[in-house]
Amino acid sequence: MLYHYYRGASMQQTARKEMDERKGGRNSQLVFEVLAGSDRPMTAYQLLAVLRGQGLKAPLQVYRALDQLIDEGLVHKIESLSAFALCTHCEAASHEGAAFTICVKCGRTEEIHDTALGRLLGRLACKQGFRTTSTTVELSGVCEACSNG
Amino acid sequence: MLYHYYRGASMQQTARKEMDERKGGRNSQLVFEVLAGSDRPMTAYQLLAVLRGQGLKAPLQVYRALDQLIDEGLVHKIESLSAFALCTHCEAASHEGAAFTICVKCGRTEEIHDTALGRLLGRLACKQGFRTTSTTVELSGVCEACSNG
DNA sequence: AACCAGTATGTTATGTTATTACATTCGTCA
DNA sequence: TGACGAATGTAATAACATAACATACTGGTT
Repeated sequence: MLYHYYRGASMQQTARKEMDERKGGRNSQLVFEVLAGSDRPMTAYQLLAVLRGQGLKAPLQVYRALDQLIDEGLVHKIESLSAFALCTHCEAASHEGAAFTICVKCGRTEEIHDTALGRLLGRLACKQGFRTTSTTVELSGVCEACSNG
Repeated sequence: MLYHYYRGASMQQTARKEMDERKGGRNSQLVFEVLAGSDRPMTAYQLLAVLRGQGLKAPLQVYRALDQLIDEGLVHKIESLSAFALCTHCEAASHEGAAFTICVKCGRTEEIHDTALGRLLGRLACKQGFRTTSTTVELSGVCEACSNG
């Protein structure tokens, strides 16, 4: 089931630029390209299904590639979907303040970057002496297009 | 593997009060009690392992109980752990503005409730015409106790 | 009581997501 | 060359979640 692969060919320019210049492994490149050609997040197994054509055979190859891309800040995991999406704010120094809207109708996500959010979460953590290393902010609901349609 | 069951017997009073008065099914009661006796979130299968002693046999029994408790607002799912924790802010009218800190060392979580956070997320969603139905805010890092220890 | 419809629960099987463990290859540097 | 560590390949399995169907309990109606 490839779902909606290639339906949204628009490329996230910032991540694309990063990727052209990077020297990651072949599998990371492949995973990146597939995510870039998708208009919504994909699960590791959806990626694998597509990439069997390019010789990939096992989930671990995909998970390792995703780990690398996440480490490099090129990909985000959407926890509530167990799925992965390109980062659309790669120019940002950090990913603090990153958030996602997730439409339960169409499955599309949008990444938001808001410095006030980053600061607020930082303050809240600080209040209880917590040292944050990563944040997950996900809003489930209905996107504008699906509300109107 | 029961992990840390019963190590933290302190009960979240607000949720406890709600539970004493509710008329849910037996399985929901059991799941609630086990979560109440745990000092950290538990996965569905950890709950099942404990509850086999009370006659539960299948994951679905636990998942259904959890779904009910979540619907009632007594339990939260921690997405990034695939685990479940009692709500410690049951008195709050809504769960907008709820957030969790998750210590990667000790596995404990703390629930935070902050109205400014709820408002900010509402504004961010609004900006892109998104109608939010539920929010997930999770901070991974190191808690104060583990930082000092 | 007998019946029915609707809801909740039990049980088996299966689907989906993620990792462990170990083998192999590849690059680098003495 | 050979020794080392890092990256990659492969198989097996663990961990998380749901589908599909059976059974039992509920309250209302005749």
